[in-house]
Amino acid sequence: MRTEYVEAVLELVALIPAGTAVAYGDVAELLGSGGPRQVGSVMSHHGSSVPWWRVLKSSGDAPPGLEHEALALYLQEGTPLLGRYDDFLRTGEGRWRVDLASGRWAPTDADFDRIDAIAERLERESHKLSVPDDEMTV
DNA sequence: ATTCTGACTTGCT
DNA sequence: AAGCAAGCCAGAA
Repeated sequence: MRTEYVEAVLELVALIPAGTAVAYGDVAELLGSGGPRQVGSVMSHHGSSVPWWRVLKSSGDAPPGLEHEALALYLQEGTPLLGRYDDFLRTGEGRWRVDLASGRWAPTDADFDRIDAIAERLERESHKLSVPDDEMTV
């Protein structure tokens, strides 16, 4: 279903510039909500409408099953890669991954403004949920 | 309420 | 560098 969380994730992913990428966990952190698995879940079900290849495992590995397609896009966008992706292209063998150390998206101040806006909206919406009792003891 | 299941992470061989 | 075990977070059954 299309919850506020899903919307927030998709909006955020849409901000990631070509040639860069972030890990699922990064998205969750920027969003200030959920964890890597939540983001992964959202991408798996609703990712097709956004640049999904710019979100991947913290290791730099492309999402399972989409390696080939992702690689084509990385080469096309000039995303920094590691390993023998040339072998992968020819034989389908060979390990490679995105070099997140150098290719990780570094949001600009303007980006952070947008990110914060998204995070805040999400915060307000999910605010409707009840807070656990043990969290309220001062 | 409990158990299962992931486009996840991290730490330890 | 690669595989594995645990930890983690939420939604679904």
